[in-house]
Amino acid sequence: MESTFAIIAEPNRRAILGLLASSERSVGEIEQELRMPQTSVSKHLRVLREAGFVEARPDAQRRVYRIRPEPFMEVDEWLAPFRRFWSSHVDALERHLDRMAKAPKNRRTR
Amino acid sequence: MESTFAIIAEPNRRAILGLLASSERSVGEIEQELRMPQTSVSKHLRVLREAGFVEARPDAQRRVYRIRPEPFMEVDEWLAPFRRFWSSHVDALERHLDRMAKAPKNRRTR
DNA sequence: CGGTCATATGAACCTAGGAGTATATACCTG
DNA sequence: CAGGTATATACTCCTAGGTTCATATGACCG
Repeated sequence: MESTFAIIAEPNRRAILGLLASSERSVGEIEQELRMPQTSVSKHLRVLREAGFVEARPDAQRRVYRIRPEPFMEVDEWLAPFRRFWSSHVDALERHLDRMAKAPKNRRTR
Repeated sequence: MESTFAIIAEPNRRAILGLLASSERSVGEIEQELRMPQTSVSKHLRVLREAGFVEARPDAQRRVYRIRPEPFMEVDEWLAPFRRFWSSHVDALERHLDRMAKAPKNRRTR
């Protein structure tokens, strides 16, 4: 069940990745910035590490984590077949028309 | 837990989306092509529909499902900050500088 | 109408995995 | 060496959500 997608389904893990996107950080820094228990941070980092999202570099007693690109690329590739549904500017128009069409009618179940 | 990412964490749902990427399909068609129980297909479609990944068009007693772009765009946007880690080699420099900035003092490697 | 397709919904069950607590490991400093 | 700091791991508990089985809803056709 260790799919790339399952990994990023977890909000705290996405938060961690979000931090690391701007710059590498130690466990303690992540802990403080996200105000989440250290043990939780460590566990999420482990999952992220084993899935290849991040890698750790030891700095004395610290571990400094940083992003690795591969799993993100995988998500990007998964997205490819769906890009045709919005990537061209034809779709901007389409979306516009869609929105117009929605006012009179109603859509969706909930 | 209704995040876009939680939705696509489920392998069967990704399979359904994969089918719909090429063309719209009825529930029965999905059921056959994926060889998965109808009730399961219906439930996954419900989740996908409520999250905006697909929409249904009634065709007599059938429901024909097709892709909607918005949630995919959301994933694409989430990916944006991470693109610099692989999209060009300019970013290799950027990453390097980033690392330097984080370590003004003595650094040790082992 | 009655039957039968096509799809949706409900309920019970089961498992994965996140959270919390406690503790282990490793490294630094005095 | 002792004591503190930084991070990892083990264990238990708990809940979200996927699967299955049974049935409901609704549209078509004879």
